Amino acid sequence: MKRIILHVDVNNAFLSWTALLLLKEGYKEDIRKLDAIIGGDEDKRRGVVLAKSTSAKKKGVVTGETLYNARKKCPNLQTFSPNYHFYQEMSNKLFTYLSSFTPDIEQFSIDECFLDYTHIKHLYGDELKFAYKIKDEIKEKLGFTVNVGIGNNKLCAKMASDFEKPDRVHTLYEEEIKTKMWLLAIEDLYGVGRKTAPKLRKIGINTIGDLANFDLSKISSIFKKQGLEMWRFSNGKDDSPVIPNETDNKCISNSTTLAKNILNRNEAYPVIMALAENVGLSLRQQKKYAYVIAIQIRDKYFHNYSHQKKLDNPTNLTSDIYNVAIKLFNDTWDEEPIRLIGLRLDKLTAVNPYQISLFEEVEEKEMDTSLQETIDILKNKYGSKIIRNAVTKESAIKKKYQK
DNA sequence: TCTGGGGTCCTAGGACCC
DNA sequence: TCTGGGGTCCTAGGACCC
Repeated sequence: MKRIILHVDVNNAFLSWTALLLLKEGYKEDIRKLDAIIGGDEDKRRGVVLAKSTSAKKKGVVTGETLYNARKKCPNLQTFSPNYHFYQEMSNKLFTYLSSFTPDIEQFSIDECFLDYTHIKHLYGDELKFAYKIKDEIKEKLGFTVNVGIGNNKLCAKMASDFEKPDRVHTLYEEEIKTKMWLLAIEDLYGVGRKTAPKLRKIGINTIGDLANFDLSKISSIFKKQGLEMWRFSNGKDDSPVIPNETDNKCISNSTTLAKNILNRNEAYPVIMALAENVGLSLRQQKKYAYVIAIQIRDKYFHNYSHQKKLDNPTNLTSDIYNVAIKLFNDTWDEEPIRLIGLRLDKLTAVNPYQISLFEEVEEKEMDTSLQETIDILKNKYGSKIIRNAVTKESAIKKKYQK
Protein backbone atom coordinates (compact mmCIF):
# COMPACT_ATOMS: atom_id res chain seq x y z
CA MET A 1 0.00 0.00 0.00
CA LYS A 2 1.28 3.44 -0.89
CA ARG A 3 1.82 5.72 2.02
CA ILE A 4 0.46 9.26 2.18
CA ILE A 5 2.75 11.68 3.97
CA LEU A 6 2.17 15.37 4.66
CA HIS A 7 4.89 17.89 5.38
CA VAL A 8 3.84 21.09 7.14
CA ASP A 9 6.29 23.98 6.93
CA VAL A 10 5.77 27.43 8.46
CA ASN A 11 6.43 30.20 5.91
CA ASN A 12 9.37 32.39 6.94
CA ALA A 13 8.84 31.09 10.47
CA PHE A 14 10.99 33.44 12.55
CA LEU A 15 9.90 36.48 10.56
CA SER A 16 6.19 35.57 10.60
CA TRP A 17 6.24 34.85 14.29
CA THR A 18 8.09 38.08 15.08
CA ALA A 19 5.50 39.93 12.96
CA LEU A 20 2.75 38.47 15.17
CA LEU A 21 4.58 39.39 18.34
CA LEU A 22 5.12 42.96 17.15
CA LEU A 23 1.47 43.36 16.14
CA LYS A 24 0.46 42.01 19.52
CA GLU A 25 2.65 44.62 21.17
CA GLY A 26 1.03 47.41 19.17
CA TYR A 27 3.51 47.80 16.32
CA LYS A 28 1.70 49.50 13.46
CA GLU A 29 3.11 47.58 10.55
CA ASP A 30 3.10 43.96 9.53
CA ILE A 31 6.77 43.30 8.84
CA ARG A 32 5.83 40.39 6.57
CA LYS A 33 4.87 43.03 4.03
CA LEU A 34 8.12 45.02 4.26
CA ASP A 35 11.74 44.50 3.28
CA ALA A 36 12.51 42.94 6.62
CA ILE A 37 14.69 40.29 8.19
CA ILE A 38 15.37 38.66 11.52
CA GLY A 39 19.04 39.03 12.29
CA GLY A 40 21.54 38.53 15.07
CA ASP A 41 23.28 41.34 16.90
CA GLU A 42 26.20 42.74 14.96
CA ASP A 43 27.80 44.18 18.08
CA LYS A 44 28.01 40.66 19.41
CA ARG A 45 29.37 39.48 16.07
CA ARG A 46 26.23 37.48 15.34
CA GLY A 47 25.14 39.59 12.43
CA VAL A 48 23.70 37.06 10.02
CA VAL A 49 20.28 36.75 8.41
CA LEU A 50 18.12 34.20 10.25
CA ALA A 51 14.92 34.75 8.26
CA LYS A 52 13.69 37.08 5.54
CA SER A 53 10.41 38.44 4.26
CA THR A 54 9.17 37.53 0.79
CA SER A 55 10.07 40.91 -0.63
CA ALA A 56 13.56 40.86 0.91
CA LYS A 57 14.00 37.44 -0.66
CA LYS A 58 13.00 38.82 -4.03
CA LYS A 59 15.82 41.35 -3.73
CA GLY A 60 18.31 38.56 -3.29
CA VAL A 61 18.66 38.39 0.49
CA VAL A 62 19.51 34.86 1.59
CA THR A 63 19.53 33.14 4.95
CA GLY A 64 22.94 32.96 6.56
CA GLU A 65 24.54 35.93 4.86
CA THR A 66 25.85 38.91 6.80
CA LEU A 67 23.54 41.77 7.57
CA TYR A 68 26.11 44.03 5.94
CA ASN A 69 25.80 42.09 2.72
CA ALA A 70 22.00 41.97 2.91
CA ARG A 71 21.82 45.74 3.31
CA LYS A 72 23.88 46.21 0.17
CA LYS A 73 21.25 44.29 -1.79
CA CYS A 74 18.36 45.93 -0.05
CA PRO A 75 19.11 49.42 1.33
CA ASN A 76 15.77 49.90 3.11
CA LEU A 77 16.06 46.65 4.94
CA GLN A 78 14.57 46.61 8.43
CA THR A 79 16.18 44.32 10.95
CA PHE A 80 14.55 42.71 13.99
CA SER A 81 15.98 40.56 16.76
CA PRO A 82 14.93 36.96 17.28
CA ASN A 83 12.83 35.94 20.27
CA TYR A 84 13.35 32.21 20.68
CA HIS A 85 11.06 31.96 23.66
CA PHE A 86 8.13 33.25 21.65
CA TYR A 87 9.07 31.01 18.69
CA GLN A 88 8.92 27.96 20.94
CA GLU A 89 5.49 29.05 22.16
CA MET A 90 4.16 29.33 18.60
CA SER A 91 5.77 26.05 17.66
CA ASN A 92 4.03 24.32 20.56
CA LYS A 93 0.68 25.74 19.47
CA LEU A 94 1.18 24.42 15.96
CA PHE A 95 2.10 20.91 17.07
CA THR A 96 -0.69 20.79 19.62
CA TYR A 97 -3.15 21.65 16.87
CA LEU A 98 -1.78 19.03 14.46
CA SER A 99 -1.68 16.40 17.20
CA SER A 100 -5.45 16.69 17.51
CA PHE A 101 -5.71 14.74 14.22
CA THR A 102 -3.16 11.97 14.72
CA PRO A 103 -0.33 10.88 16.97
CA ASP A 104 1.67 9.92 13.86
CA ILE A 105 3.56 13.21 13.76
CA GLU A 106 7.29 13.70 13.60
CA GLN A 107 8.56 17.10 14.58
CA PHE A 108 11.46 17.81 12.25
CA SER A 109 12.47 21.21 13.53
CA ILE A 110 10.94 24.11 15.40
CA ASP A 111 8.81 25.00 12.36
CA GLU A 112 8.20 21.84 10.37
CA CYS A 113 6.81 18.38 10.80
CA PHE A 114 5.77 15.24 8.97
CA LEU A 115 2.38 13.71 9.40
CA ASP A 116 1.53 10.15 8.31
CA TYR A 117 -1.93 10.35 6.77
CA THR A 118 -2.09 6.75 5.57
CA HIS A 119 -3.97 5.40 8.54
CA ILE A 120 -6.28 8.35 9.15
CA LYS A 121 -7.47 8.89 5.60
CA HIS A 122 -10.61 6.91 6.36
CA LEU A 123 -11.36 9.41 9.15
CA TYR A 124 -10.74 12.70 7.35
CA GLY A 125 -11.11 11.86 3.68
CA ASP A 126 -9.17 13.05 0.69
CA GLU A 127 -5.68 14.25 1.65
CA LEU A 128 -5.74 17.29 -0.59
CA LYS A 129 -8.91 18.60 1.03
CA PHE A 130 -7.46 17.83 4.44
CA ALA A 131 -4.26 19.71 3.60
CA TYR A 132 -6.22 22.81 2.60
CA LYS A 133 -8.30 22.53 5.74
CA ILE A 134 -5.33 22.49 8.12
CA LYS A 135 -3.53 25.20 6.16
CA ASP A 136 -6.55 27.50 6.43
CA GLU A 137 -7.28 26.66 10.05
CA ILE A 138 -3.72 27.40 11.08
CA LYS A 139 -3.92 30.77 9.37
CA GLU A 140 -7.25 31.54 11.00
CA LYS A 141 -6.55 30.26 14.50
CA LEU A 142 -2.82 30.91 14.89
CA GLY A 143 -2.32 33.86 12.56
CA PHE A 144 0.53 32.63 10.36
CA THR A 145 0.69 30.76 7.06
CA VAL A 146 2.15 27.37 6.23
CA ASN A 147 2.91 25.33 3.15
CA VAL A 148 1.70 21.75 3.06
CA GLY A 149 3.41 19.18 0.86
CA ILE A 150 1.86 15.82 0.03
CA GLY A 151 3.76 12.79 -1.22
CA ASN A 152 4.12 9.04 -0.92
CA ASN A 153 7.14 9.42 1.36
CA LYS A 154 8.81 12.03 3.51
CA LEU A 155 11.27 13.20 0.87
CA CYS A 156 8.54 13.91 -1.69
CA ALA A 157 6.31 15.59 0.88
CA LYS A 158 9.16 17.83 1.90
CA MET A 159 10.16 18.67 -1.65
CA ALA A 160 6.51 19.47 -2.41
CA SER A 161 6.09 21.87 0.49
CA ASP A 162 9.06 23.80 -0.87
CA PHE A 163 7.57 24.41 -4.33
CA GLU A 164 5.76 27.73 -4.31
CA LYS A 165 5.33 29.84 -1.21
CA PRO A 166 3.63 31.10 0.82
CA ASP A 167 0.27 29.71 1.92
CA ARG A 168 0.12 26.88 -0.60
CA VAL A 169 -0.60 23.15 -0.87
CA HIS A 170 1.38 21.03 -3.35
CA THR A 171 1.50 17.37 -4.23
CA LEU A 172 4.44 15.31 -5.42
CA TYR A 173 3.07 11.81 -5.91
CA GLU A 174 5.21 9.04 -7.36
CA GLU A 175 3.83 9.61 -10.83
CA GLU A 176 4.62 13.33 -10.63
CA ILE A 177 8.33 13.01 -9.85
CA LYS A 178 9.49 13.30 -13.44
CA THR A 179 7.30 16.26 -14.32
CA LYS A 180 7.53 18.24 -11.07
CA MET A 181 10.91 17.43 -9.56
CA TRP A 182 13.33 16.43 -12.29
CA LEU A 183 13.43 19.85 -13.88
CA LEU A 184 14.56 21.54 -10.66
CA ALA A 185 18.16 22.65 -10.18
CA ILE A 186 20.37 20.14 -8.41
CA GLU A 187 20.79 22.60 -5.50
CA ASP A 188 17.09 22.20 -4.75
CA LEU A 189 17.41 18.56 -3.83
CA TYR A 190 17.30 17.86 -0.12
CA GLY A 191 20.73 16.65 0.99
CA VAL A 192 22.68 18.50 -1.69
CA GLY A 193 24.40 21.44 -0.07
CA ARG A 194 26.88 24.10 -1.04
CA LYS A 195 29.86 21.76 -1.19
CA THR A 196 28.27 18.92 -3.13
CA ALA A 197 26.32 20.94 -5.71
CA PRO A 198 29.40 22.35 -7.51
CA LYS A 199 30.95 18.88 -7.65
CA LEU A 200 27.81 17.52 -9.27
CA ARG A 201 27.67 20.35 -11.77
CA LYS A 202 31.28 19.71 -12.66
CA ILE A 203 30.39 16.21 -13.86
CA GLY A 204 27.48 17.52 -15.87
CA ILE A 205 24.69 17.09 -13.35
CA ASN A 206 22.70 20.32 -13.36
CA THR A 207 19.18 19.20 -12.55
CA ILE A 208 17.64 16.65 -10.22
CA GLY A 209 16.65 14.69 -13.33
CA ASP A 210 20.29 14.60 -14.48
CA LEU A 211 21.23 12.95 -11.21
CA ALA A 212 18.29 10.53 -11.31
CA ASN A 213 19.42 9.29 -14.72
CA PHE A 214 23.12 9.21 -13.93
CA ASP A 215 24.94 5.92 -13.51
CA LEU A 216 24.51 4.91 -9.87
CA SER A 217 27.81 3.05 -9.65
CA LYS A 218 29.70 6.17 -10.73
CA ILE A 219 27.86 8.35 -8.23
CA SER A 220 28.45 5.83 -5.46
CA SER A 221 32.14 5.53 -6.18
CA ILE A 222 32.59 9.30 -5.98
CA PHE A 223 30.24 10.18 -3.13
CA LYS A 224 30.04 6.87 -1.24
CA LYS A 225 26.98 6.50 0.95
CA GLN A 226 25.92 10.10 0.46
CA GLY A 227 25.97 9.38 -3.28
CA LEU A 228 23.59 6.47 -2.99
CA GLU A 229 21.25 8.48 -0.81
CA MET A 230 21.10 11.52 -3.05
CA TRP A 231 20.62 9.32 -6.10
CA ARG A 232 17.69 7.64 -4.38
CA PHE A 233 16.27 11.02 -3.40
CA SER A 234 16.59 12.28 -6.97
CA ASN A 235 14.43 9.33 -8.01
CA GLY A 236 11.93 10.16 -5.30
CA LYS A 237 12.78 7.09 -3.25
CA ASP A 238 12.72 7.22 0.55
CA ASP A 239 11.60 4.45 2.91
CA SER A 240 12.17 6.26 6.18
CA PRO A 241 9.16 6.12 8.50
CA VAL A 242 7.44 8.97 10.30
CA ILE A 243 8.67 8.53 13.84
CA PRO A 244 6.47 10.24 16.43
CA ASN A 245 7.79 12.04 19.49
CA GLU A 246 11.37 11.81 18.58
CA THR A 247 12.71 13.56 21.61
CA ASP A 248 15.68 11.30 22.11
CA ASN A 249 18.66 13.53 21.47
CA LYS A 250 21.89 11.89 20.47
CA CYS A 251 23.94 14.80 21.74
CA ILE A 252 23.61 18.10 23.59
CA SER A 253 25.70 21.10 22.70
CA ASN A 254 26.01 24.75 23.52
CA SER A 255 28.37 27.22 21.95
CA THR A 256 28.83 30.93 21.94
CA THR A 257 30.51 33.45 19.69
CA LEU A 258 32.30 35.85 21.98
CA ALA A 259 31.71 39.58 21.59
CA LYS A 260 35.49 39.96 21.82
CA ASN A 261 38.19 37.46 21.04
CA ILE A 262 39.57 35.64 24.03
CA LEU A 263 43.31 35.92 24.40
CA ASN A 264 44.18 33.99 27.55
CA ARG A 265 43.08 30.98 29.56
CA ASN A 266 41.64 32.89 32.45
CA GLU A 267 39.14 34.59 30.19
CA ALA A 268 38.08 31.24 28.76
CA TYR A 269 37.33 29.48 32.05
CA PRO A 270 34.15 31.39 32.96
CA VAL A 271 32.81 30.89 29.46
CA ILE A 272 33.43 27.17 29.74
CA MET A 273 31.75 27.14 33.14
CA ALA A 274 28.66 28.84 31.74
CA LEU A 275 28.53 26.33 28.87
CA ALA A 276 29.01 23.43 31.31
CA GLU A 277 26.13 24.71 33.40
CA ASN A 278 23.86 24.92 30.37
CA VAL A 279 24.60 21.52 28.86
CA GLY A 280 24.65 19.92 32.31
CA LEU A 281 21.20 21.26 33.10
CA SER A 282 19.79 20.06 29.75
CA LEU A 283 21.32 16.67 30.34
CA ARG A 284 19.75 16.29 33.76
CA GLN A 285 16.40 17.58 32.50
CA GLN A 286 16.49 14.76 29.96
CA LYS A 287 17.48 12.38 32.75
CA LYS A 288 20.56 11.28 30.93
CA TYR A 289 24.29 10.80 31.41
CA ALA A 290 27.07 11.51 28.95
CA TYR A 291 30.03 9.34 28.08
CA VAL A 292 31.73 11.84 25.80
CA ILE A 293 32.66 15.44 26.52
CA ALA A 294 34.03 17.61 23.73
CA ILE A 295 35.38 21.12 23.49
CA GLN A 296 35.11 23.10 20.28
CA ILE A 297 37.18 26.14 19.40
CA ARG A 298 36.87 28.56 16.52
CA ASP A 299 39.77 30.99 16.22
CA LYS A 300 39.88 34.47 14.73
CA TYR A 301 40.78 32.98 11.34
CA PHE A 302 37.59 30.88 11.46
CA HIS A 303 39.59 27.74 11.84
CA ASN A 304 37.59 25.18 13.81
CA TYR A 305 39.07 22.43 15.88
CA SER A 306 37.88 20.17 18.64
CA HIS A 307 39.00 17.72 21.24
CA GLN A 308 37.00 15.06 22.99
CA LYS A 309 37.28 12.56 25.79
CA LYS A 310 35.36 9.38 26.45
CA LEU A 311 34.78 8.73 30.12
CA ASP A 312 34.89 5.29 31.69
CA ASN A 313 31.76 6.21 33.63
CA PRO A 314 29.12 8.55 32.25
CA THR A 315 28.28 11.66 34.24
CA ASN A 316 25.55 14.27 34.56
CA LEU A 317 27.34 16.64 36.91
CA THR A 318 28.27 20.16 35.89
CA SER A 319 31.44 19.92 37.97
CA ASP A 320 32.61 16.80 36.11
CA ILE A 321 31.76 18.32 32.75
CA TYR A 322 33.60 21.52 33.65
CA ASN A 323 36.72 19.76 34.89
CA VAL A 324 37.03 17.55 31.82
CA ALA A 325 36.29 20.47 29.51
CA ILE A 326 39.01 22.58 31.12
CA LYS A 327 41.53 19.80 30.68
CA LEU A 328 40.52 19.34 27.05
CA PHE A 329 40.74 23.05 26.49
CA ASN A 330 44.21 23.33 27.98
CA ASP A 331 45.39 20.31 25.99
CA THR A 332 44.11 21.61 22.70
CA TRP A 333 44.18 25.40 22.59
CA ASP A 334 46.92 26.64 20.27
CA GLU A 335 46.94 30.16 21.75
CA GLU A 336 45.40 31.82 18.72
CA PRO A 337 42.70 34.37 19.68
CA ILE A 338 39.38 32.58 20.15
CA ARG A 339 36.17 33.66 18.47
CA LEU A 340 33.87 30.87 19.62
CA ILE A 341 33.89 28.25 22.35
CA GLY A 342 31.54 25.28 22.34
CA LEU A 343 30.88 22.33 24.60
CA ARG A 344 29.26 19.11 23.43
CA LEU A 345 28.01 16.05 25.30
CA ASP A 346 27.80 12.90 23.22
CA LYS A 347 27.10 9.18 23.61
CA LEU A 348 24.21 9.88 25.93
CA THR A 349 22.72 7.09 27.98
CA ALA A 350 19.50 6.96 29.92
CA VAL A 351 20.83 4.66 32.60
CA ASN A 352 23.60 5.44 34.95
CA PRO A 353 25.54 2.22 35.43
CA TYR A 354 26.94 3.98 38.50
CA GLN A 355 30.09 2.08 38.50
CA ILE A 356 32.21 4.08 40.83
CA SER A 357 35.75 3.52 39.78
CA LEU A 358 37.97 1.90 42.32
CA PHE A 359 39.76 5.00 43.45
CA GLU A 360 36.91 7.42 43.49
CA GLU A 361 35.42 8.55 46.75
CA VAL A 362 31.88 7.24 46.87
CA GLU A 363 30.66 9.70 49.47
CA GLU A 364 32.08 12.60 47.56
CA LYS A 365 30.22 11.54 44.43
CA GLU A 366 26.96 11.25 46.30
CA MET A 367 27.46 14.65 47.82
CA ASP A 368 28.13 16.16 44.38
CA THR A 369 24.93 14.64 43.10
CA SER A 370 22.76 15.92 45.92
CA LEU A 371 24.34 19.36 45.73
CA GLN A 372 23.66 19.36 42.01
CA GLU A 373 20.02 18.42 42.58
CA THR A 374 19.60 21.27 45.03
CA ILE A 375 21.10 23.73 42.58
CA ASP A 376 18.83 22.50 39.79
CA ILE A 377 15.73 22.81 41.95
CA LEU A 378 16.63 26.38 42.86
CA LYS A 379 17.34 27.22 39.25
CA ASN A 380 14.03 25.80 38.13
CA LYS A 381 12.23 27.74 40.82
CA TYR A 382 13.96 31.08 40.62
CA GLY A 383 15.53 31.06 37.17
CA SER A 384 18.97 30.10 36.06
CA LYS A 385 20.58 33.32 37.24
CA ILE A 386 19.90 32.68 40.91
CA ILE A 387 23.00 30.58 41.36
CA ARG A 388 26.19 31.22 39.50
CA ASN A 389 29.29 29.30 40.09
CA ALA A 390 31.94 31.46 41.74
CA VAL A 391 34.20 31.48 38.71
CA THR A 392 31.37 32.70 36.49
CA LYS A 393 30.30 35.37 38.91
CA GLU A 394 33.79 36.72 39.37
CA SER A 395 34.25 37.44 35.72
CA ALA A 396 30.69 38.54 35.07
CA ILE A 397 30.57 36.57 31.86
CA LYS A 398 27.29 37.97 30.62
CA LYS A 399 28.39 41.55 30.89
CA LYS A 400 31.83 41.17 29.53
CA TYR A 401 31.41 38.72 26.69
CA GLN A 402 27.83 38.55 25.70
CA LYS A 403 26.64 42.11 25.77
C1' DT B 1 30.65 46.76 8.92
C1' DC B 2 32.38 39.69 6.93
C1' DT B 3 30.99 34.93 8.50
C1' DG B 4 24.84 32.08 14.44
C1' DG B 5 23.58 27.96 16.99
C1' DG B 6 21.84 23.20 17.73
C1' DG B 7 21.67 19.09 15.85
C1' DT B 8 22.70 14.30 12.89
C1' DC B 9 25.42 11.48 10.16
C1' DC B 10 29.54 9.97 7.72
C1' DT B 11 34.52 9.15 6.83
C1' DA B 12 39.34 8.54 7.54
C1' DG B 13 43.04 7.32 10.28
C1' DG B 14 45.20 5.36 14.29
C1' DA B 15 45.38 2.10 18.18
C1' DC B 16 44.65 -2.27 19.50
C1' DC B 17 43.25 -7.14 19.42
C1' DC B 18 43.35 -11.77 17.51
C1' DT C 1 65.99 -11.95 9.19
C1' DC C 2 60.03 -7.84 8.82
C1' DT C 3 55.35 -6.53 8.17
C1' DG C 4 48.80 -9.96 6.63
C1' DG C 5 44.08 -8.98 7.42
C1' DG C 6 39.72 -8.54 9.74
C1' DG C 7 37.34 -6.33 13.29
C1' DT C 8 36.28 -2.81 16.83
C1' DC C 9 36.77 1.38 19.20
C1' DC C 10 38.04 6.09 19.46
C1' DT C 11 38.99 10.72 17.69
C1' DA C 12 38.93 14.66 14.54
C1' DG C 13 36.92 16.83 10.94
C1' DG C 14 33.47 17.88 7.66
C1' DA C 15 28.88 18.01 5.23
C1' DC C 16 24.29 18.86 5.70
C1' DC C 17 19.85 20.32 7.77
C1' DC C 18 16.73 24.05 9.89
